[in-house]
Amino acid sequence: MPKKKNGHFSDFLKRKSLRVTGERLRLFEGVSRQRGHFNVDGLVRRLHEQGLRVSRDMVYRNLPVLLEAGVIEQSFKTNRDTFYEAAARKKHHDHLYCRTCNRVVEFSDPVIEELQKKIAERFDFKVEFHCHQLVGVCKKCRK
Amino acid sequence: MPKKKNGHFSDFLKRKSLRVTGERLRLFEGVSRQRGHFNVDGLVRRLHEQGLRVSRDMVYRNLPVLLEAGVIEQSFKTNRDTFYEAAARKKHHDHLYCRTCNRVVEFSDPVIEELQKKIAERFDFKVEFHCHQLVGVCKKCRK
DNA sequence: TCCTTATTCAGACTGAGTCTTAATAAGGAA
DNA sequence: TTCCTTATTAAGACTCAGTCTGAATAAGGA
Ligand SMILES: [Mn+2]
Ligand SMILES: [Mn+2]
Ligand SMILES: [Zn+2]
Ligand SMILES: [Zn+2]
Repeated sequence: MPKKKNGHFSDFLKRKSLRVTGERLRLFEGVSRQRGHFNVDGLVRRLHEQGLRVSRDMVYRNLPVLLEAGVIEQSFKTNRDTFYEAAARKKHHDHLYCRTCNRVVEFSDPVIEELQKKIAERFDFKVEFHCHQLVGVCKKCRK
Repeated sequence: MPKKKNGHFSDFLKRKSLRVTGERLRLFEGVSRQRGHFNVDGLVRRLHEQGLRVSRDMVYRNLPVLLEAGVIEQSFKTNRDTFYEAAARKKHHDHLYCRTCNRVVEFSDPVIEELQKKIAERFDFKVEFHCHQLVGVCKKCRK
């Protein structure tokens, strides 16, 4: 029998003395499938459409778990929402956010990432995640 | 008669064809006085304590104006609130945020700022502000 | 001084995120 | 396997940051 895709997540839960529930495994699989950026309500809607029964509250309660397990990453925040994305699909990156059309452009810069690490070390700060977003108006919207 | 402190702000409003109202000038002066980080409700409360009558809604409506005029900067976001600070008092910087004790540490890195500019240029993106925060647990809270 | 219209105020509204409570089920002990 | 403890779940109420509406006010040009 091949190792299940949720094996790592299951192990993570056990290591943290969290219960390995069917709900959590289903959520893990549902979330891992998602492409692109999503907020919680959007995620719940998509999962329902895909025939997966999860409650809004259950997702909120398990966000810290998914984040710490590295299943999802926080992407960016608008005035209203926090957006996430599945982490397995692509490597870490940050965001340019157009406040006019709400479109998002991704960038990644290893030098910035390295400098961030140094800063955290200098202040003896254990960074769990960072949010680096440049907000403004994109090329198209300035025309 | 000496030039008023609000001269620059007043000019800014005229340049933008926005009306120079007593409310706006009072808000400008009230905000400029503030030290440290504040969210909107906290700001309104502080201003009321200082005898300045401003409505919550009026502050929200004028946030974009104060931001664009460079009177305030967005500092960081928590799950609930957006925090700002008066920009005149100190030069631009970014933040480390401890999610345990809610304390904030400031850092600034000219190399990162420069790299950000390059990234924005590469995508032909007009950046109005950026939010760069490292979230985690501070030294004290890990003891 | 008058008129147009941006701005203000009060208060209602929206919805992301949290909390409460009772029902359920994971997982350890026997 | 069976039982027991307790973490987890679902439903839905709740909080409050941020937005919107409509009537009253005042900036500023004619
Ligand atoms: Mn992304
Ligand atoms: Mn600061
Ligand atoms: Zn755009
Ligand atoms: Zn701390």
